[in-house]
Amino acid sequence: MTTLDTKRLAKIMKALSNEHRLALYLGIAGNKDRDSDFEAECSVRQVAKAFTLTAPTICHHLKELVNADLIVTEKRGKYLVARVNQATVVEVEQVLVAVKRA
Amino acid sequence: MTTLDTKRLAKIMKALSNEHRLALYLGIAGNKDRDSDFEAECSVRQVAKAFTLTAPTICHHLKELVNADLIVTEKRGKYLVARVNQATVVEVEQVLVAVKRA
DNA sequence: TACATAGTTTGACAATATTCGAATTGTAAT
DNA sequence: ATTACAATTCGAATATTGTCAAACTATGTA
Repeated sequence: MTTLDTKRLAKIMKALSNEHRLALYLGIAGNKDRDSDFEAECSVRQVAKAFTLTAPTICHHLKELVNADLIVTEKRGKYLVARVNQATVVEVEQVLVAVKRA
Repeated sequence: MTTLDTKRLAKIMKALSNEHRLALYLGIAGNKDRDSDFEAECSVRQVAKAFTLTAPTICHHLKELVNADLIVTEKRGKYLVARVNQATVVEVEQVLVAVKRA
């Protein structure tokens, strides 16, 4: 339970600070009562279309989410599968609990 | 319990995406087992010194935290008092819980 | 093998963010 | 009223980010 240091937490927050990237993340998390609702397993190109962005842009955003340990990706055949890294979610939650207690 | 929409959540994340601003926020939250430890009630100039930044910069960062509803500030005499807006913390926490459930 | 399609890298450009110094405003005390 | 000090606004310099088009690599299939 190494306490998330400020630098790493900032990195996580930065990864979620862009509206498109946040929607992407929430979509991967399968949060259905939200605007973006695509499956976790889908093509980068389809996602790009849904966001009115290009494939390279989505690719770049995905990499930033991976880089912040927010998601993990895996190549399944031609396509890409992404899923949320639960461990990071828990870590962030712990910080919020600490803030609440203060 | 209006569900935090993506745009607003992104704004909150952006406010916390800068390392200095995040440390500032955590400092205001009084999170003591962290690197930054100044009192919630203190002068902008003192904080600036602690961060090796200038007063205008801190002022700007504080405004962004206020703008994202993360803190509220109040002028007490010459000085400024800041404290965390607990309501926002709870809102963000709810999102994380939703992500965890997914 | 060659083709089609999915994803990625590269290079460029516009838009934003961070930061500062200088000038300004607010507040309290002399 | 003048001084002293705190905060804020303004304008500019620099750094970072978001985005795309073009070129490239990977994978499955005819």
